[in-house]
Amino acid sequence: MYKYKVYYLCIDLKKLENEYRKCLYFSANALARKTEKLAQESWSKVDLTPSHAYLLMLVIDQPGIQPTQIATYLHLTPSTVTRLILKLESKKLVHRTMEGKMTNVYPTTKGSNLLPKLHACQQEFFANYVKILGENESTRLALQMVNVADKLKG
Amino acid sequence: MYKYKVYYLCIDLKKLENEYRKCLYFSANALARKTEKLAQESWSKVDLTPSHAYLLMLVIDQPGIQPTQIATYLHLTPSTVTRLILKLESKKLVHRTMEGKMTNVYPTTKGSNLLPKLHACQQEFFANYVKILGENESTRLALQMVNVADKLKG
DNA sequence: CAATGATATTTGTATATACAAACATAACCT
DNA sequence: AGGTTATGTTTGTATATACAAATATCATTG
Repeated sequence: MYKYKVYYLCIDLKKLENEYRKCLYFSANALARKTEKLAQESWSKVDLTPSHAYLLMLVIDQPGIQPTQIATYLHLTPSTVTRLILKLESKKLVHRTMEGKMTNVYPTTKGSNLLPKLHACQQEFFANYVKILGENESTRLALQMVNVADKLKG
Repeated sequence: MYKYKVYYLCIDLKKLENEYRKCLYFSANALARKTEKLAQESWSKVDLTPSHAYLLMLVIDQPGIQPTQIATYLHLTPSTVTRLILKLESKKLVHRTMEGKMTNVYPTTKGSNLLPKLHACQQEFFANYVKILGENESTRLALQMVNVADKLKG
C-alpha cells in the first residue's frame, strides 16, 4: 500500500516537477548547489572553499586590492568579503593594511606560494565539468547565466 | 591618485573578470543569488522565503507527502527540508503526523487558504523576469540549467 | 524469528552569505 | 573652512543550507 502511494505521488509530481524546472529560481539554485559541491571537491586539496580560493587568486593577481573591488568582481557583498578575508588571514594567506578609510589586501608569501596549486585545482574543476558538458557548451552557458544575472541587477 | 589606481585595477581586472564569467561556479552562483533576491521580494508579501513558499505549495498539492519526496523534488537535502517544515509548522501553515518511520506533511486550513496568494506571488515573480528576459528565453535557460545540474549529479 | 542491513527522519554543528547598523574617513559645496 | 553627504569597511545578527551522526523503523535473509 505504501508503494502504491509513492508511485501515485510520482506520477502526479511529474507535472509539478516540470513546472519547477521551468522556474528560474529553482533551476539557478539547483545548478549553483551542484556546481558548488563539484568545486568544493576540487579545492578541498588546498583546504579552501571555492570562494576563499577565488578571493585569494584575485588578491595574488592584484596585490593591494580593496574589499569593495573584490566584492564587485566576485559578485559578493562587502561584508561577505570581510568575512572571507578574516578566514584567509587566520590561515596566514593574506594580510591587510589600513590607510584611512581604505583597506588594502595583500597576499603573504605563503599565499603566493600556493598559486600553482590553486591553478591546478581550478584546472581540475574545469576539466571535471568540461568532461561532462563539453567546452563550448560550458562556456556558452556560463556566459549566458552571468549575462542574465547582470540584466536582473536593476 | 586614488582614482588612477582604481582605474588601473579596472583595466587589469577586465581580463580576469572575463575568466570568471566563463567559470560555471561563478556564473551559477551569481545568477542564483540574483534570482533568489528577486524571488524573495515577490514572496515577502506572504512573509515567506521562496523555499518555504515552494515547499508549502508542494504540500498543498500533495497532502501527506514525505520529507524525502519533498527533498527530491525541491533539490534539497532531507535535513534542510526538516528545518523548513519546522518553520512552516511554527507559523501553523503545515503539520506533521508520524506513522512508523514515515512522516507525513499536511497543510493546515490556514496554509491551504494561502494558496491563491502564493500563486499570485509566483506569477509576479515570473512576470518580473519574463519582462526582462522574454518568456522563451527564460524557460529555455531554466530548463538548460536544470538539465546541466542533473548531468553533474554523478 | 532473530540479526543484519536498508531506509526515513531528525538533531547537532558548521558554513557561507546577506542586511542593517555602526564607524571612520574622504569628498563636496556653500 | 566647516558642515553635510557620500564612500569604504567592519560588526552584530539572522538565515538557508549541508554534512555527519543519532534514532527509529522497516525489510530481508539465514
